[in-house]
Amino acid sequence: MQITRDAQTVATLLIVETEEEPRDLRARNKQTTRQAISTAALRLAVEQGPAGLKLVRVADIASAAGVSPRTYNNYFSSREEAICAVHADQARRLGRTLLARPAGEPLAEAVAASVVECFATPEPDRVGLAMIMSASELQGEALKAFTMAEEPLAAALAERTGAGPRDDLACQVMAGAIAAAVRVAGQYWLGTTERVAFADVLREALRYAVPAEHPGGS
Amino acid sequence: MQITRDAQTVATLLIVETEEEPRDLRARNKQTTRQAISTAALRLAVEQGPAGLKLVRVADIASAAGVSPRTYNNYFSSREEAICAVHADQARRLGRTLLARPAGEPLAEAVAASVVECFATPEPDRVGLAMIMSASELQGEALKAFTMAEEPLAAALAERTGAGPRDDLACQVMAGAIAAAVRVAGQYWLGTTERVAFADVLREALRYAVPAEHPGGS
DNA sequence: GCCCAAACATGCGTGACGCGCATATAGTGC
DNA sequence: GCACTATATGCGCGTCACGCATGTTTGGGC
Repeated sequence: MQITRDAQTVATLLIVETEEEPRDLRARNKQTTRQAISTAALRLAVEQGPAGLKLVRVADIASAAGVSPRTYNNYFSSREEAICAVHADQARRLGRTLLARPAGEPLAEAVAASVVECFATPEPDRVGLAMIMSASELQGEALKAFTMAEEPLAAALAERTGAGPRDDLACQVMAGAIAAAVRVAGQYWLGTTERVAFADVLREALRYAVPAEHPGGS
Repeated sequence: MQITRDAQTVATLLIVETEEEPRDLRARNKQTTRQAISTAALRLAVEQGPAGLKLVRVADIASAAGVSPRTYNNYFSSREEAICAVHADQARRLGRTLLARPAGEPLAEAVAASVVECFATPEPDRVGLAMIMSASELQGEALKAFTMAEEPLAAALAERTGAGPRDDLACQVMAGAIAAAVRVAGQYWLGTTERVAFADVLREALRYAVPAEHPGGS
């Protein structure tokens, strides 16, 4: 094996991706420290502002989270990943949330409700969001976070619409469009000075992303 | 000034972003070395495959491009950026290409033609594309590359549809949806074993991303 | 054709980071 | 309780991004 990615990191990612509410005490602790690290990273980043992002040292994040720098690196392999982890986890929930909507609900309505539930409940922190979406060093990781929503979302869309395997492409494109709408809505909302509810911007943006007819019915 | 980003790098980025065909010999040379570095980076990455990406050292890229490692760093601040630069430049052209389409053409047709012209002419290299889109280390930068198309694309959409400033959100969402469609089409095309033309996959994907009615007309 | 200022390429040094390896410790199944 | 496994941490190495200083090329005014 030439490139052996850190075994502990891999294990962490696998668990986080598959399980949501671990019964195991070990896994619970891991999720706790993971959240501690990511929230500490985000907090420190916000304190420094987008300009001084590079002043946030790994050692600072680790000590703020109460772990050793090496442990920090067992969970995240870059500052950017740690800072954006919160939003990545948020995005990952979208597919599941959509599946939990009542079955009879129209697709556009269900999607809008799920998105609002995942991203606008509660109203996101303007400063934190601005940090993540404006700092150029974080752009890549932020986009990865939004993109993580797409795969489960596409699966959920396929399930809901009863789309056959030949509609895979359609579902994936729609999932991508929805994720893009959420992202654009975020930027738009950050640019507004008036006190608009993020949920309203989201619904408006989604109007342009979700067609009236679903993949299975056209 | 606390964080002084490398002045030379900034100058490079500005020129590249604003000018497309520099008349100045200096700028021409810069673009040449820039392309030399990025193509060398992509070539070496392809040679090693997605697994051995980290074996591609900066020194290798620099020597393959015939420049010093320090010069490499004047143009790109990470391997990933260098590897994805080709596709980023490609994506940046999309807005301009759309504006060059005949004025009478229906929107969906014009968009499809522009996308095909930018991304499927000539048929992209399967291996190179697979490298960029599958290697997890490159995901962030690859997403940034696709996202770069959105801003000029949204402007071009607004111009073409005669959308007013109140339709900004709609145009941005549509641009995001188009970019997502291109990305998804790329993944889909890479997964196909049959020899399907990438252009066909693109057109199919765009059918789900571009609504029949444009923002200004709904 | 010549000279000068600006732009550019390169060398060197520094601070930080990612991560493999080894070890101490805490949680788990029997 | 005990053996076992997963996790936290310390240490060290190789690599990288980038500021600074310097040599080299380019373009323009005369």
